[in-house]
Amino acid sequence: MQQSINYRIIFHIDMNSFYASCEQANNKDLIGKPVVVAHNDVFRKSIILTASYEARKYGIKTTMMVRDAIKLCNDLIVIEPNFELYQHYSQVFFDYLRTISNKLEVTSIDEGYMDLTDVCQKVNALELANTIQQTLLNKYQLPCSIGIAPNKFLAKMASDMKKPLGITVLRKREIESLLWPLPIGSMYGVGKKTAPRLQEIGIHTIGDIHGVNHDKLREVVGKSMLEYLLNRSKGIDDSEVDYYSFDSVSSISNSHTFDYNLLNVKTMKDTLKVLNNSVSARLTSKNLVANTIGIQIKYGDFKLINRSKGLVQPINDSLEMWNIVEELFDEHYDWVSEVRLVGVFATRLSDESSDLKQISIFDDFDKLNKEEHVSNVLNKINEMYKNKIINIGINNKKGE
DNA sequence: TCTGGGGTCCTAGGACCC
DNA sequence: TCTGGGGTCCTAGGACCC
Repeated sequence: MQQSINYRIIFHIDMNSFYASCEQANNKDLIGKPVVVAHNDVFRKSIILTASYEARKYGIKTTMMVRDAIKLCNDLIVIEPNFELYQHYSQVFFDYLRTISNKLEVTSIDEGYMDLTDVCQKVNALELANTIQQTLLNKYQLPCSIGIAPNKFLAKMASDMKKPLGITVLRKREIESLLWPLPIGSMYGVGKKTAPRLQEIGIHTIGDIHGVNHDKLREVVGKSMLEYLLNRSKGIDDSEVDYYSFDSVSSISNSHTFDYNLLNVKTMKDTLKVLNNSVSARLTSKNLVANTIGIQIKYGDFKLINRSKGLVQPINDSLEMWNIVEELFDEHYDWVSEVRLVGVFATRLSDESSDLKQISIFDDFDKLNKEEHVSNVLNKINEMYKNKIINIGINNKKGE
């Protein structure tokens, strides 16, 4: 869209081993020690959510099983996750960043982009990055890595280059020397499935993308991924730092993996009910209603199915939601296979107040003549605008 | 390395409408 | 009336990210 941008200065700020750092910040006795955050579950082989850098020195990584990690490090400290604590520190972190600039896009609990083009007219970018990093470390005991580049993709790649406590500048002219030698799997957007397929056609590094026939590449990854790979590998990314993105959620879900694979339908349904109540409560607390309600079932063989139902009237009430969840389960569970996980999700979310008003437009239709009706509708639309309701669909049953 | 939980975005196919 | 093509909406599944 924005072709006129000459250059921008984008920071990507990424907290280092965030959950473990929060635990260390919260309890000084843990500083300098090998700490991992994981559900300490005796029955199921629990996996590590985050490992401190001290733990990583032993070869311990995220998603490794706790059992295996303890074999690598006898003194390993395993801490039960405390998401409220992480949310708290996340807030502290982003509140601090907003004192630098409000052009902040929060992309997850522990990372975000900032467009600091304006700020860096007065301050040197590298010095600013240094200040941010030192402040977060000294004031809050939170280490981070920062990438500085002319766009989001390069900033993200840059912040990954040096961890922990790195500051990396990636300029356009350094793309060939710094970006191209990296393995293709380390490219943001290329994951476990795509990387091997690219390697099969001779793409092992990001730079290799250009040596390969584009038609062949399109066959392997499809049209839009082809475009993505070609652009990003050349360092092209015009997407803007979207500082409203975190206000809008597009789905809410909760799922649970059982200690053992189950055949007991009552347990499955009891669990679904708990998850359903949680999703309902989260919707309600955000004043959101869902236009689609769905369930997930993961079978013992890891086959995952999603089944959902679109609604005429959006809801967030737990009882109404439960009726749909149970109906979907009864209809789609195969009734013979073991189940590993069940989940409930709500998508196509909208604002509660806007939906209450949307249905009221044609209420008085029969009682009014055409002129009255038109003025009635206009008044209601006006009212909606005043209430900042932006998604308006106008349709009567005949499509008039 | 026998594999959690919360999200986002993209695509393919079917239904439906004109 | 047995037959085209395009657009849009919905559902299911897949890939990716932290």
